[in-house]
Amino acid sequence: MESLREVGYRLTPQRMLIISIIHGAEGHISAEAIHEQVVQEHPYVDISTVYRTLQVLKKLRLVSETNLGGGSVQYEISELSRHHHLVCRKCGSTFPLDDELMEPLRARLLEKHGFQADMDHFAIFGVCQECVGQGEMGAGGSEGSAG
Amino acid sequence: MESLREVGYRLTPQRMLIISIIHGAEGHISAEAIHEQVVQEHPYVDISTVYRTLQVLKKLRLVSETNLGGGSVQYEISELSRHHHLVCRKCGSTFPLDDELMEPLRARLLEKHGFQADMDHFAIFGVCQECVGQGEMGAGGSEGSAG
DNA sequence: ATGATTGCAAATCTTTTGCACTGCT
DNA sequence: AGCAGTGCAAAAGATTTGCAATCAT
Repeated sequence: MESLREVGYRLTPQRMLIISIIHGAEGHISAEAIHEQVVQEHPYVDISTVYRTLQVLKKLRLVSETNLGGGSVQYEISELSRHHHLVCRKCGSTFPLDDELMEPLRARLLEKHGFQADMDHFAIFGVCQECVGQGEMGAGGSEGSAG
Repeated sequence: MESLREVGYRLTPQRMLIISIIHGAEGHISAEAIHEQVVQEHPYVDISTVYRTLQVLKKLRLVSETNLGGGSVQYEISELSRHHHLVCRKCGSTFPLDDELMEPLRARLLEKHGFQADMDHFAIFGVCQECVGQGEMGAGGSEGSAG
């Protein structure tokens, strides 16, 4: 929280509130959901302030941003345990995925391409165990994102 | 191309044109860019038709969809060689990544979680070789908005 | 004091949708 | 002929921006 000030940004009540809400959220939370909670304590805070704060936090890499395919982007405090998500394109459920599984890939990217992959918060689309073997259903699309 | 008809969809000139444009594009192309090209040959085709066609093609998994963090989503014919992208959040360049590197991860997801990962067309954000070690760049610079 | 930050309103941008008409099968 | 598919216009939804007022430093 103090990191903001250390880098020259001002620590406003709005920013403190927004940060604590993202922190308090279990896992990810959308900009709109953040705003809803902010307004409960501080009715005149605009959603643009939420977005602007998120931009700052992203730039400082204090929060990670992930597109889970649900229309809006999800945010999460970066310090929290690194993990990723399996997103089922049939039933829409998401499953947490430990970072450990990504480690070999991360290592090989660095080794073979000199590429420092962020992969703080990955979304992997596919079909989950339960839906495998069940007929046709909804839309598809594979997409990766990291924050 | 005929796959559409085989599954019961109609093969209209608009769809043929759209498919051939995606096919002809080197790598990925956005909905808007598709529409721009479509209009050159067929001025009255609406962008909604492009989006609707893309939805069909996605559902049939004939095209893959990827968010490279540039505001709009990118599309690509799925039949083409499976590959992924490294996206540098400093300089913005993207580098192709052979699917081979993803195979171990895909295998482990299936084995440990029963999850059939699509991973047709992944985007991995991070810092590329050239930008690593250049220290922090200036303040207001470009920001790799992952998504 | 002063410039970063905010609230408000309105704009932007991408994508979706309702509806009457058209044209593929 | 019948209905999937289209063009048009307008809506929807997420995110951004201009501007004057405000407030952290």
